[in-house]
Amino acid sequence: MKITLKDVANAAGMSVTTVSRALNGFDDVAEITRDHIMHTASELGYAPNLNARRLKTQRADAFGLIVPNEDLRFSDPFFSELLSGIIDQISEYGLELNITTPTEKEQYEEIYLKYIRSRRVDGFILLRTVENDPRIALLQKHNFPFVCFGRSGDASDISFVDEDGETGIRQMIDHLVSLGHTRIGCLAEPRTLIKSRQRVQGYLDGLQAHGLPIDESLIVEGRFRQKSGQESTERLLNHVDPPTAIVAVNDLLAIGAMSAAQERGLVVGKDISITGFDGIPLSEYVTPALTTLHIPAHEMGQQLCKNLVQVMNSNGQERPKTVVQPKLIVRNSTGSAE
Amino acid sequence: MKITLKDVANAAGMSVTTVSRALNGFDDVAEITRDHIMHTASELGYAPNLNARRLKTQRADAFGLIVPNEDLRFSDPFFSELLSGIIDQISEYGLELNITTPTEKEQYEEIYLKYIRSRRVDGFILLRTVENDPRIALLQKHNFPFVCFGRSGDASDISFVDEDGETGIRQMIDHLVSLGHTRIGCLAEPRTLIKSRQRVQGYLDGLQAHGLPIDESLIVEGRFRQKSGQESTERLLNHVDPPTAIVAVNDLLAIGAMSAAQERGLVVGKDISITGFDGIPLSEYVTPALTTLHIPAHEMGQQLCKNLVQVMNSNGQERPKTVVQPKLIVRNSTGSAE
DNA sequence: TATTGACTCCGAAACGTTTCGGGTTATACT
DNA sequence: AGTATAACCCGAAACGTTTCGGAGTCAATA
Repeated sequence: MKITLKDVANAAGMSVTTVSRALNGFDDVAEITRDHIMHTASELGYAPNLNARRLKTQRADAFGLIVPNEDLRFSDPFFSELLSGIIDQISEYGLELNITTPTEKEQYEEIYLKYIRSRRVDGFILLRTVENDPRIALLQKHNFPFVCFGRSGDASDISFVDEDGETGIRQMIDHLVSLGHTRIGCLAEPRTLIKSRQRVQGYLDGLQAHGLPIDESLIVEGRFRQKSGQESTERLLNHVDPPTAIVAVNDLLAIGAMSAAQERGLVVGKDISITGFDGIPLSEYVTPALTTLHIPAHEMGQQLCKNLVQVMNSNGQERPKTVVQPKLIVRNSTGSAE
Repeated sequence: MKITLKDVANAAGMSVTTVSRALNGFDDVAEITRDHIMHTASELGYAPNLNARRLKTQRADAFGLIVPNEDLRFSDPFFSELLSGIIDQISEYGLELNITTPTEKEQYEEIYLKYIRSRRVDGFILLRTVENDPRIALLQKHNFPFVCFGRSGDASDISFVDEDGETGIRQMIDHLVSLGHTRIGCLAEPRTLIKSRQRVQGYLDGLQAHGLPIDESLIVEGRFRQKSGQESTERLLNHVDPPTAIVAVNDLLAIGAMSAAQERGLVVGKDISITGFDGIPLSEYVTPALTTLHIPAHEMGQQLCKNLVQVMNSNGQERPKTVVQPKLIVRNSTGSAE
C-alpha cells in the first residue's frame, strides 16, 4: 500500500539513489531519466516518508509555538490574527507548525528542553516575552534558533518582531491633548510584560511632552481582557477627580472600559473618551467605534517566520529585527473634552 | 552532544534493547535496573528522537488540522476558542497538532493526500463541513481516521462533534415571539455550510411552530463577518415592511447588524431586537449586550480530540458522535416589540 | 593510443528507534 | 539429580530516507 523510494526505483528500473537524487533536484541525473522517474513517482502516488527523511537529515522542517498556559491566549483576536499570519507564511515555506501548551504539571522550561532534545522542531517562536525571560536564556544556552514577538530589554541581540508601542501611545496622547484632555487615565496590563511596559512608557512620555503632571493613581494595572478593563475603569470613575479620557493598552480592555462607562450612563466619545490598541476587527463595530492604534498582526506573524528562517539559514549569525509603527485610527470613541 | 539510546546504554552498562524497554515501561526488566536506567537517562538528559521512533513505529502521534484558505478562519473568536480546546486536549494526551493552510496554488484535496502519504499525522480534524464533502470521501476511501466539527448530512456514520443549532435557533424564535415579535428576519451564512443550513432550518421551524408566515425576502444570505452583517441588515431595514427582530446565525453577523441599526438611529433592544449565535466573549461587552446562544467552544475542541483518539484506538470501528445543546442567554439586545 | 574529464549512475552505510527471537541464569519442582 | 519455569537480558534486523565514495561510458584532448 505504502509507496517507498524502493518501489519507485523498481518501477522505474533505477537505483534508489538515483531516484532520490532525481526527486530532490540534483544535477547529476540525466534530464530524460529524471522525467521518467518523476513520472513513475507521481504515477504510483509516491510521497517521501517525512519521518525517515527527518531522521536522516536531522532537520524537522518545523517550528514550535508553545502557548503560555495563562489568561489571554487564544481568546484575544489579536493573537488569532498573528497566528493566522504565522501559519500562512509557514505553509508558504512548506514547513510545519507545532503548537502546544504546557499541561498542568509541566514546567515551562522542561517542555522547551523536551522539544529541543527530541528533535521535534528546529526553531521556536516566542510569545509574550518578559524581562529576563528564562526561555531566551535557555534557548541561547542551547544555541537553538528562535525569534521573539516583542523585544526583550535585557537580551538585546536577538531576532524579534515588535511594534513601536511607545511612539504609538505617544501619538494617542497627542490626539487626546489636541482634543483638550488634560486628565488622562491609563489601563495597563501586568507590567512584567515588556509590551505593556513599553506602552505605559509611551503614556508617561506623552504626558511629559505636553507638560502634564503624572498621577500614579490614574494608572491601573489589571489583566488582559474586557472584564479587567471594566473593573479598572470603575475604579477610575470613582476617583475623586476622575479622568476625562482613558487610554487602554489593548482593545479588549478598551471595550471593557466602554462598557463600564456606558453602564454609568456616560456617553463615550462625549462625556468620556476611550482609546484602544491593536486595531482588532471588532474595534470598528462596537458602538461608538473605537479610536485605536492599529498594528498589522497578520503581517507581523508572517514576519516572525521570515525572521526565524533567516536566523536558521545563517546558522544564528544573523538576527533580524523588525519594528513596525502603529497607525492611529480616529473613530468616535474620542471627542473633545467637556 | 545529542544523547541517544546507545549513550544511555553505555553509561548504564546495559544493552540498547533493555534501555529501550525499561524506558517504555515493559515488564521484562528488573525494577532495580529500570531505576538505574531511568536515573542515568535523566542524568544525561536523554529524550527519545521522535523521528526515529516515528519511522520505526509508523505512527506520528500527531493530528492534522488543515484550515480552509477562506474568509473567516482565525478572526472568528469562536474558532479561536475551539482551537484552544483542541490544543489543550492534544497537549494533555502528549500528542502534537499540525496546523497548515493550503497555499495559493495547492489543491485542497492534494494537501490531504500529501499528508496521508508522508505519514505526517495519523488523524485529521475537519472544520466547516459542507454537503458531499470531498474531504470526507477522500479520507474514507483511504481509510484514514478523522473527526468532523459539524456533522455531514450525507455521510452519516462518521465521528463528529456538533451543536444542535436547529433547536437552538428554535428557542431563540420562541424567545422573540414571547416578546411579541411576529416579523423576524434572518442573517445566514452561505448555505453550502451544513452548520448554516441547520440554523436556518431552526429559524424556519420556529416560525412554523408559531404559525408565522415564512417570507423568503427576510432571509439574507451573506458571508461570515461583521461587514456582511452590516450590509445584510441595511437591506433588511430598507425592506418595505422591515422586520422588528433579526436573528443572526453567528455573533459577528449580529454585531455587524447592531452597528447598522445604530447607524440609522435605531435603539437596539427597543426599536429593533437582534440576536446572535456562539456566545463569544465579546457578545457580553458590546452595547447593548447581545442576546445569543452560547456553545462551549473550548469543550467542543477538547471533545474533537477525544473522539478522534477513540476512532484511532478502535481502528475506525467506533465513531463517536457528540451533540451539545446551545444555551440561550438573554441580554439587552432583545426587547418587546413596539 | 592513452589520458582526461564530464556525465550518469549505483552500493552501502548511516540516522536512532523498536521488536522479534532467542539466550542465560537461578529457582522450583519431580 | 535432572528438568521445567520464570525472570531478566541481549543481538540484530528493520523502518525509509540521504549521501559518500566510487565506477562505468563516451567524447574530447594530448
